[in-house]
Amino acid sequence: MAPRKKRQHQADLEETSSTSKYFTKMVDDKSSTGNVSQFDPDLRLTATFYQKECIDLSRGLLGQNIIRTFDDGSQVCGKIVETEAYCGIEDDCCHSYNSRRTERTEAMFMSPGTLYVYTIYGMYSCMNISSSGDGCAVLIRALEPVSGLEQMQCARSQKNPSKPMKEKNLCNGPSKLCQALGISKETFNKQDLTSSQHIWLSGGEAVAPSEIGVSKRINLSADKGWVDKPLRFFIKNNPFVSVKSVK
DNA sequence: AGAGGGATCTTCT
DNA sequence: GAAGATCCCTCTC
Repeated sequence: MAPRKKRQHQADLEETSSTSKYFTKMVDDKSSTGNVSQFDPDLRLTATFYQKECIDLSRGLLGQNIIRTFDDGSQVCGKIVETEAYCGIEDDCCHSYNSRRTERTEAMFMSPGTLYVYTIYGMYSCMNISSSGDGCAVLIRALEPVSGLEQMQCARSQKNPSKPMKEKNLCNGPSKLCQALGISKETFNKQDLTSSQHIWLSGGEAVAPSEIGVSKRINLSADKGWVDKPLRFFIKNNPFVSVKSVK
């Protein structure tokens, strides 16, 4: 690796420590308990303390940059523009619902900042960040490409290299962004976002509450109790969000 | 823009 | 044996 690149890498790592305070704080608060009633009128739900932490993380991650560094030293970067909160053992849309703790869901019960990456529909990956609370995690649903766009193009167009993907479509979906960033269950499940040398958060811009849109989550079974809860968060008017209007 | 179907296979019942 | 936190292509409006 060239010296210049190395310095940049270390600078980014130092920035990581500022964003990892989310996760450190959560670990410190592990002993806290209690319910939070109507913590946010807009959300129209009553959350436990840990569910609130998960929602706060979902909102706080908006605007943060994800840096992905490959073994050859190359980097790609994307800004988080859409997330969903999965609120653990009481959330019947969550994989850890009813304390379902299996090999697959184990990462959701690990310390805040742990990545939960799983395979869906046999051919795609989804990436979550574990939050405080039993089985709570945040699904990363969309990124705005920031740098390394050619490399993302390459990763996203492998099946059809002759047809370059539009920039808007590189990372506007949970599995698209995993493809663009080269993230799979095999390589990243249970990895620690706050200490990994291959993926970390780098200081982005905080998003003002007035700029955060809220809706129900995407593509959940209609017969579940939590299906309509307002647990999806996105940057308003950002063209890289995956779904424009939710029914 | 939105609807519908096929691809594809791990996880859990 | 069926479901599933998806994507992409095609068809229609």
